[in-house]
Amino acid sequence: MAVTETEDVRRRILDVTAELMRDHGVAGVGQRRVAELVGVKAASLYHHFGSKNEIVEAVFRQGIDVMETAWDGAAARSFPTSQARVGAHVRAHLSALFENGPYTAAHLTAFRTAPAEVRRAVVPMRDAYEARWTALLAELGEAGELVAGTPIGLTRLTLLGAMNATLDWFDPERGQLDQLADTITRQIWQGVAARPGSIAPPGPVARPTIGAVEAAAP
Amino acid sequence: MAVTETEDVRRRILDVTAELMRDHGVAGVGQRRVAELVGVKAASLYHHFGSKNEIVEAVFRQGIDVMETAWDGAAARSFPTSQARVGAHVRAHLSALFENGPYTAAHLTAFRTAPAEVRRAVVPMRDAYEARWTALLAELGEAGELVAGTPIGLTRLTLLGAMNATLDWFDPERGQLDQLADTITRQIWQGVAARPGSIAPPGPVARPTIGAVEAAAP
DNA sequence: GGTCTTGCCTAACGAACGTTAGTTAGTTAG
DNA sequence: CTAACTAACTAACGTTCGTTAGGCAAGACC
Repeated sequence: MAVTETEDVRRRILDVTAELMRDHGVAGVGQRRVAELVGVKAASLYHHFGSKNEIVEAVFRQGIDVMETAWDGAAARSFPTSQARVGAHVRAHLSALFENGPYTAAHLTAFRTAPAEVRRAVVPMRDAYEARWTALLAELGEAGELVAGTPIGLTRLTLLGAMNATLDWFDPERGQLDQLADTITRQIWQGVAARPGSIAPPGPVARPTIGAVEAAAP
Repeated sequence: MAVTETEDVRRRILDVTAELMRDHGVAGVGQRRVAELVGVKAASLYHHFGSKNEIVEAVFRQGIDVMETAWDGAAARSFPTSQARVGAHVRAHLSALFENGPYTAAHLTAFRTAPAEVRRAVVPMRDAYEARWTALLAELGEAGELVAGTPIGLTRLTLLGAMNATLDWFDPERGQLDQLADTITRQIWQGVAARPGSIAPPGPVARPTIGAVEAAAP
């Protein structure tokens, strides 16, 4: 019980910090504010962590952990087509963004606002996750499944950019992540341009919006 | 001369604030820091602006202005194909991000960290810029140039997401924006998947990277 | 039963925060 | 020549920042 409650306070410190980071950036997070939301005094945070930067770094690391766990879930399955395989990883990434706490969202939106020292410590973990995408795309490229002429790195950056942008407008309360993942995958995989003789994709016509747009990014 | 110098200080306050916002979020911008970089004392900022929020809002507005000006430059031209037309607007958007000061970059990265009051005041301008993309895509859709079944809004969000993500990795010192715009446009327009009988796109094979990746986003 | 450890507390430190008041030097207008 | 205005200044307000020192109650261990 005692140990459980201790772990609980520590976890709630991270939860609250991640949420505030996601909405206000690292500098917008105050220790007194965090403590108040956790239900504790500000000085008590230093019983669990050595400094604010340590908390921030822990949030970033957990954000990566969530993404890697989601990735592993998709990688364990097998798929009839490469598009389905990529789609599963897109769905997993979106799951990390919206279905497993604020950590991944906090990482992606607040990383640039963190002190250089914290960023430097976290970069290797970011690179490792990024490398998973690069490896997947390289494998598809070598199998002749990708259009030639574009470096893998740019394909990865475009795909991740399109996915991460959903943080600015997708409302997980109202939206359907499966459908969103399918749409993004199809847009990147097949493109948005009509082709001679092309027909509408199978399945019901998509609804006007997949998730309410709260404040869409230009 | 006197008037020019006054305008200059005001403009430099915005320049410096935009740069700090882009790198540290709104809460990470201190008035004393801004004043120091401008070469003035903190209290003097209040001769030019009524409050910090007023400066922040001015930066956001200018970020939109830069985007709209860039858009107008592309809209004034005519194009042989729809892809070229979209590509010109992509190039214009990237120009706003990298070639016209830190305002657009500051807007896109720091908007979510701003006080709700400031955000509320700026949203209409964001919507107006967004509506230009919506109108362009709707026109293409009505002309049968877009694949059916995906709402225009999602196409816009994916495209803008891919473009705005470049802020996290593209280095304008080393990169070639024309080539980057072409690649992003082609990826979204035609997709990244190889197609039966498809061939590599015309022109020289793209170099391994278009801009050095400083800290690529997962 | 006494000692140690854990988990929180109160109190306070110096620094930085946004902002205001009041002043001064230089320019412009009548 | 004087009055008004401009654009900066110094000094300070009260608040919040991250952080540290030291105390106190409760359970664990010998």
